[in-house]
Amino acid sequence: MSGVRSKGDQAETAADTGGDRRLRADAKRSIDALMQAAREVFASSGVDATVREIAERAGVGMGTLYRHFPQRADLITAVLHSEMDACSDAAATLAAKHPPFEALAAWMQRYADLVGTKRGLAKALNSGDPVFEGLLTRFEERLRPAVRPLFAAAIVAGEIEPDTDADEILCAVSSLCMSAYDAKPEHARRMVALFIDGLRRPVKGSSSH
Amino acid sequence: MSGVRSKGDQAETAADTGGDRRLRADAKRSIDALMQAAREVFASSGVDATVREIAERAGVGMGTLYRHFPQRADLITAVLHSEMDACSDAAATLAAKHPPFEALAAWMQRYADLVGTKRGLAKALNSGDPVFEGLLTRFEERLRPAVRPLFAAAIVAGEIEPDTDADEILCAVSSLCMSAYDAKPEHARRMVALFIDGLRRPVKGSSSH
DNA sequence: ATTATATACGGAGCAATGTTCCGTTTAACA
DNA sequence: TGTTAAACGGAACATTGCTCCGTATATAAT
Repeated sequence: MSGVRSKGDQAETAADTGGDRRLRADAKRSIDALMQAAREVFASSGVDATVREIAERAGVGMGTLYRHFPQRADLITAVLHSEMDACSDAAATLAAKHPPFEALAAWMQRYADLVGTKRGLAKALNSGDPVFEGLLTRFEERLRPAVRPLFAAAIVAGEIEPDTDADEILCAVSSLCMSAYDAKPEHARRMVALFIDGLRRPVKGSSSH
Repeated sequence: MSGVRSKGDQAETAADTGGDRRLRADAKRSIDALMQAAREVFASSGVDATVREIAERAGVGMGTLYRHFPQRADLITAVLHSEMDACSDAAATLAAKHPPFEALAAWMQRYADLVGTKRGLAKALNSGDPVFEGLLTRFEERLRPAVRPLFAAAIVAGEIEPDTDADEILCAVSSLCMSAYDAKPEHARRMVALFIDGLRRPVKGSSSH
């Protein structure tokens, strides 16, 4: 009955500080290794993977793991946050490298992958543990602003219908993956591609077909 | 990694046999004690209660517990089934003892209690464990037929609107309790009472205000 | 009533897992 | 180079679901 665990405690939770708060070099190395290992292990074995497996894969001891992530759940949220950030950042990168529609389509695939992965995690997230509260909300809040420009650009370029609702698409894609990604990632990706392609509008002048 | 656990296995799961399959007297006593204890413990400590706590409260050893309920989950489902049955049976009992509308209202309170309790359990149920699959469906399938007569009687007696949709009401009441019951059972019960009372139609002849 | 035996009981013990403790190592800085 | 606070590793602890097996007993045939 260790019931008395207040929401935030104080124990740092490593990766949330931004990562550069006067960390000793070896500490940073450990944290990076742990998060990478966790990402991989969660992806392959699901969220029920044991802390030992993660520590071993990261090549660190239990003490090190718990020094940076006082609770198992902290590792999970840290990984999620990091993947959310990566996915958000990808929007800008893709927008810079590709034509509007291609950027949008590519980002949607990335989003699909994220949701698919997250779904693997989500099971444990929804387990009622208050540690995870607000994660999903933040999930949406962080991503939504990141995509908007992609849609805007595609609309301005006249490549998709002007009244396309970004939120609606996001929602559709995520629910598309939610159910299907686990069993057949390939299938899910194809569905998403198909779906996104359906948004496309023939650029003026070139009559396809 | 005992991953290979097929759906039904064969291990009896005690209470599902109806309870009278040539059980030795002490066995029946143990099963009853265990289910009662589980009911109480789940109600007070939630579904995360340990098997030890249940065994102790029931006054039996671990071996006995596992003899009748090969898995922890079996105890949970057994308790749920039993409570579903009790709630269903209550419909007929109440119908026999009270005027149509009162019977309906009383049963709804009972249903509210069940859902409230079940919600405490539901958290674990939704944890993805396939052992629990179909429990919720059976939940609805068992209850729905039980209520229908209550509504029918109340309609025939002219005490509620004839076009009242039983399923809709059931659904409304359960969602009413889902969210509120945990924190304030009293509040939930009052809400349900209010809601059900809203169905009432003045009996012909007596103009109430 | 006695006895035989299939059935049930109890609880110590096992294995897995999250978490803590503490002696040892090392990066950082004077 | 020496000092020291920070970080490391991993054995050990606590909890939990579950198993094993020696003991007790309800049941029924004699």
